Amino acid sequence: MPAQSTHELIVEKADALFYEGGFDATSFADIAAAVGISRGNFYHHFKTKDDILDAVIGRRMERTRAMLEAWKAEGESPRERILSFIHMLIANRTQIMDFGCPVGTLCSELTKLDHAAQSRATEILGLFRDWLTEQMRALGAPDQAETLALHLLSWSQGVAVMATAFKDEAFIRNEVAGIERWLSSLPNLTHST
Amino acid sequence: MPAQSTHELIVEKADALFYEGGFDATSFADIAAAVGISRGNFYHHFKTKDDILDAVIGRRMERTRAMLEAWKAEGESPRERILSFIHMLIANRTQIMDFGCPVGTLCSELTKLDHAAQSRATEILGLFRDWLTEQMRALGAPDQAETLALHLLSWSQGVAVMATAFKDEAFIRNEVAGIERWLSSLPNLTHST
DNA sequence: GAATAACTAGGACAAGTGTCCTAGTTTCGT
DNA sequence: ACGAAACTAGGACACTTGTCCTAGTTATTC
Repeated sequence: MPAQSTHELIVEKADALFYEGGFDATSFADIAAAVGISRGNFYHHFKTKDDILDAVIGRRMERTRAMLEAWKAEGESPRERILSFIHMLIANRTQIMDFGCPVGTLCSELTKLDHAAQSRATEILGLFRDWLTEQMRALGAPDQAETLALHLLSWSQGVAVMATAFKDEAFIRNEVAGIERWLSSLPNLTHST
Repeated sequence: MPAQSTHELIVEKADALFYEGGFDATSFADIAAAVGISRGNFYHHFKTKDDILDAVIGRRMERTRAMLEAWKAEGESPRERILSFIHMLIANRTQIMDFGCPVGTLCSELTKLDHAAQSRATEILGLFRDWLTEQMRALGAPDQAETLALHLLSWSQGVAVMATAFKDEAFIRNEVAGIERWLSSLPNLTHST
């Protein structure tokens, strides 16, 4: 692995800081301190703060795409692949209880700030939606696939918000168990109605 | 109705601005402009910005309590009362698509800011949780009442986040219909297992 | 009606913001 | 080895931030 470029390091540190403290509340000074460079030097790498946000969103999209691809390779069946998505809530439970879902909270913040990048941030959620739709379709529910995908995505967003508010790990585990039961019952639901 | 005091007017305007633009991004100048008073005059009414936040949270708690009480008086059965909660998503759909859930987004923001008032904001969610728990208990599910209440609250939070991100009114209506079906199926679930 | 309190506008204050410039230093292609 | 490009630190810039002071005005109380 080659030495990380300053450019990449800035995006990486900004990514973490935006997640932990929010985009608006994170200043150039914060990022510069985290990277270990001078504040003025920033201009050479990024003209504006929005450029950093763009880069961070791009990084998140790329990593999300890679993660979804990996789940495709690992999971034997669509059901197992969907379980990989669900288990993110368990694997990242500590961070979720501290800072919420990285994607959901960013979308919410950018919406309130009326920021132009809001649509790009939503595209990350769109990646999950489309991937889950694909898996649902493979599961044998072609007509309701997107509806089911949006429902599952919504479910996980709700769990993240509640977990952040109440700092309740048992709640996360309980809801994840509920999602798993729901997933198991899906074929039945497909046949009914 | 007596003329609204300046104090109350400040809290009211700050409440709306915090909801629409977020707490951190809303400045004293913004609130002063909305109220129509000078910026410096603020100090006489509120010593710090955190004091305004405290007042706003207090106002929201009071109004939430009143709303929940009203739903108790209006709804004949616990099921109808829970439906009042659910239909908030429909009634406030426009604002939710623009700014999300007032409570959920505030909790998320204050958590990221590591703000001392985060626990007080969570108390508002706690009001909903306790009220829903009470209704669930009355519905005939005493042992799982709080679990069901948290699940419903989580569900609505997820819908709010997704609706904000995708600006999709059809999704809201679809999920609300799903919640209604879930609510109808509840007694059966109580008897099983 | 005088004294006290409540309220107001305007501005000062230091600190922090995003942005941008200048002047050096290092690295790299040739 | 040399010129160009990449990179760096430090600081200036205009502006906004939350906070606080002063000096007036209005309202209330006895």
